[in-house]
Amino acid sequence: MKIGELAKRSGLSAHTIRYYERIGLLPYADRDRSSQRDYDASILVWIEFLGRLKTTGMPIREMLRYAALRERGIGTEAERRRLLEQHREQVRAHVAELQACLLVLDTKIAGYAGEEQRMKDYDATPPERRRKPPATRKARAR
Amino acid sequence: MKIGELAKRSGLSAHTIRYYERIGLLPYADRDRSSQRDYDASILVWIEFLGRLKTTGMPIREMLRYAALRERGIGTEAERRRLLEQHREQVRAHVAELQACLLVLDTKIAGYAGEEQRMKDYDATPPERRRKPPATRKARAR
DNA sequence: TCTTGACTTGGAGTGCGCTCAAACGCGTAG
DNA sequence: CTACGCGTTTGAGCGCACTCCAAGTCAAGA
Repeated sequence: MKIGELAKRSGLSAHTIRYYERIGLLPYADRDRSSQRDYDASILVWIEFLGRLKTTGMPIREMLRYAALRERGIGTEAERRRLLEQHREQVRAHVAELQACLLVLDTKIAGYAGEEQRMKDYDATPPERRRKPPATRKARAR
Repeated sequence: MKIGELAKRSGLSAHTIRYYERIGLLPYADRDRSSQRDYDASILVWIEFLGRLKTTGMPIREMLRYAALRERGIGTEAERRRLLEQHREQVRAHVAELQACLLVLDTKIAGYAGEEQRMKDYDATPPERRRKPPATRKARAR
């Protein structure tokens, strides 16, 4: 598989794939006789995993540490595991934080919604109960 | 309250506070006679809310849109609400994505843990059942 | 009075993660 | 044969969100 094909399949741009190889996130790819990168489909699994690390906010610096351990192969499992466990905790903490923020957001939105509702109620008040509506209705302060 | 005090209380650096004012995230602060910023405590509420938007991944560009609406005051509630609702959906989607990634991470970690366990089991195999342990035990391939 | 330290400004610099440009090589279709 | 399209490299550029620097002002304490 050439780089364009891999780009399509992985969702990364060819630019980014070369960049990742340059910095060591992707292993140095075998080249064909005209020095074009030739990929094995198995690289997709690794790229997908990198994507998950990225999605969960792992900086490239740390992905590099993981990638280096992976390159070294056997004997690095314990450290890789520690790295992932640490990261998992960070992600969990972040998710909890996001959920707390969501509650605040909900409250804020409910506030705007309530306000809108009150305005609608006011506008919808039947005429017989609005004998003397003010000529120019002042909007209420926030 | 001067900028140093606000920095301490808000968790932002004085640098960042000035930067936020420059770009319009914070309203232009009143200055005392020696042109030093003098803040009212109420700004803290706004900074805190900005922090939540930031934590949830809202880019400054969009915070600026919200801040501008807020500055304009009344009549912008509906749009502010829409903005927040949109953002909330994005955050929810992101949280869901993170949770999916967490599952993958769990699986991966469990894989490493299982491997370790198998090695421990092997090492812990009682001597009577390991009559001829290989002199140099080859590690298993990944 | 002098020093200290917190503040002021505009503009430059930083770190991250890409993203692109320039100039070129290769191989297959027309 | 030639054009086309995909590939190669090094190195520069970009957008974001700060972060810091230089050079200066000001007020309060020893």
